[in-house]
Amino acid sequence: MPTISDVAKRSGLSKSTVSRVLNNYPHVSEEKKERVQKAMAELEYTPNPSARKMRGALTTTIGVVVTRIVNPFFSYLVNAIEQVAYEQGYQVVVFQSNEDQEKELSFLQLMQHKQLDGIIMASIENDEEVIETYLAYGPIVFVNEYIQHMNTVPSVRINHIAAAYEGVMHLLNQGHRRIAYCTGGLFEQQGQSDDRNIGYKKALAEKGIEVDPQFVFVNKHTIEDGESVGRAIFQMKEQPTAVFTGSDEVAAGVIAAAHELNQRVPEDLAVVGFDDQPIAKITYPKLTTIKQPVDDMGRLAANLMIEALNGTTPTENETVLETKFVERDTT
Amino acid sequence: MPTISDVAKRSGLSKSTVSRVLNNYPHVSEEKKERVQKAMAELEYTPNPSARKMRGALTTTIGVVVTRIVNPFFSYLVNAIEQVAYEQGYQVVVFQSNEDQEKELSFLQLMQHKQLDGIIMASIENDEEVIETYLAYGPIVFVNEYIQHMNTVPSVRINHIAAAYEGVMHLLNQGHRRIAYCTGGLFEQQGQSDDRNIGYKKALAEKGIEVDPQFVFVNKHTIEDGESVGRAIFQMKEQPTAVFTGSDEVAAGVIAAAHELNQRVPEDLAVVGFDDQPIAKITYPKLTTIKQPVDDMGRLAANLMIEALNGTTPTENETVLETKFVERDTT
DNA sequence: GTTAAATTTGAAACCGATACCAAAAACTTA
DNA sequence: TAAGTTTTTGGTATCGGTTTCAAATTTAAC
Repeated sequence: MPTISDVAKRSGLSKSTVSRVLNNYPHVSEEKKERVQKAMAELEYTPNPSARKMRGALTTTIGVVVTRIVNPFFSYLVNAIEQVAYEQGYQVVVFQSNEDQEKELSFLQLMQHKQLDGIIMASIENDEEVIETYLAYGPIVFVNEYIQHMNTVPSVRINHIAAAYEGVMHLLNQGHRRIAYCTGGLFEQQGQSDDRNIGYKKALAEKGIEVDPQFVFVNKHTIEDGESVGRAIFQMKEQPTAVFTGSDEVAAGVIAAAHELNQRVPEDLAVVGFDDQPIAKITYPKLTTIKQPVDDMGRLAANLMIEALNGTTPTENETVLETKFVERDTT
Repeated sequence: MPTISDVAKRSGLSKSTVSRVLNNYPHVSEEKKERVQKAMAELEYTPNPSARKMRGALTTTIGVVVTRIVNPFFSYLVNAIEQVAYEQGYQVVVFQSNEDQEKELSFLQLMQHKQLDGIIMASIENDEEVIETYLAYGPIVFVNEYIQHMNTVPSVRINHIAAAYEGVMHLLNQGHRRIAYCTGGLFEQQGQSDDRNIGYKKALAEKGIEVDPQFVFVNKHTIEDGESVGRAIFQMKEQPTAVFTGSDEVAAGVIAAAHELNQRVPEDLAVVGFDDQPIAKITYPKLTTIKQPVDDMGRLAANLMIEALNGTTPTENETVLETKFVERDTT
């Protein structure tokens, strides 16, 4: 690999001059500039990023942390972030935390040594205090998840409480009284899923209905999870007549279980999904769900990050995007 | 950020000794070792990766190139690779090429300056000669895709010809004679999809059937693509009675289009998918498809890469894994 | 009790870039 | 034409590690 010294030698100039050409500094005569460029071309020279980072240069690399990339919500989110970043000359590297605190921490640490200029967190495993520590090394942006009352980190999210409330209220208004509930997280806990839990509870409460713990399924993420939830529901003596799920995947699994057990959707069980991913249009019947503006979320988060990297103070500290209830055929 | 010099100062020793402790070199007395470790802990010291790379150290980072991460086949593949790599102490960074040659090239270049130890390519946009150039900078492993007769790069793949042949032959044996065909690539071209094309043509040829260009759909990837293919098929005067698709996504889209147009699957149109992703179990009817051992592919590719990085000559240069025809309800 | 060998330690060079500073060259102005 | 600016260029220190080499110390061997 040729180095800057090789280019200097070949062009008969000094490293300093080559560096100036490389970084488009003023005060380089047109003649020498061309000589340098010629030498660089001939040697197929490319600057060594590690050496640059040593001098504190930006890496133009943004990290994105998600729990699992196989979750379509995250892969679409990453895709949107990547699009914007690429346009602005930034690289994106994706990290899967697998919900592991340690792993997440090791990603945050990459900022310390400028391997990453900034980090967009689409999932949060560590505490507020821990994350705050790393703000010293570069900007952090929350997307999808957030930490309540933490206003040192800009966030892009939806109103999970309202979204869940709307979904459950729709079912209630249709006359359902026994409504099961699936979440990717826990039922009694802080954070995102907590917000959806609140929406669920609030809707039920307004109709004077108590939460039946038997109807609550926690830590459900995948199609398989949804199938097992469906099977569990259909073998209860007193079955729920509807289920509000945490994702389209889980919902699709529930529907598949219904087919298997010869149960009708929505007659025997109404189903509401979450996300409005492409999959929502290929279940049969088509899935009623809550549309998250995943592309907008990704784009906004990326823009917030790039603004922060450019030293602009963020326009908005907390952006809450609208969800949309999409009624199809499962309710 | 504390540096190695800070640790040296605090422990009253030299940088060299600290470096030796850091890298587990022999010939460091137990006493000094402890002093260094104590100082490192107190300062919360972490070594600067850029500085290390400058001296040619490995980065323990593996790059994976895919076309689009939102394609579940790729996200599952990446997931499997990541698992193995993480166990072995390697980081994985994922790149989306979006089928852009330039972009792919810029990833390959990262190896030149040891930003990446090696690259696993799950998609290939550049020519053999170009890729060969980068072998000088680190190992490359092909997975899923490959380049024929290129034995300088180990590859993990399936037999696309046989897989497509088996799927199409299944339809032929059921009596279908007008069989449509979807591919993610082109119909007349080199590479992966070309292999599937060969299998399709071969099966038809054996039954003495000519390819009807009208029945061939190219560059189809998504559920939406599948829906449009379905709509196109159902409005033909002389419709195909079956369709062999390039992915479960496309197949699911075709099935969705059938529902929309009140056509029955498989009675009016039989459908065969490819991949056997989770989505194959939630279409209605459940999708007949060809199972790719995506986890095995990812794991094997990762292991090949790690072997190569450890200097071991690869056990196998070309690993061809078995696919499995999974008959469900759409045929 | 020497001498040889092995272990332990530190000083200094080095990796490849950037940044500061001073010297040289070119250009203004009086 | 001399003095003062401005532009252009190169030398050298620096970032934070690793590596080489030699010196100092300890251990082993005779």
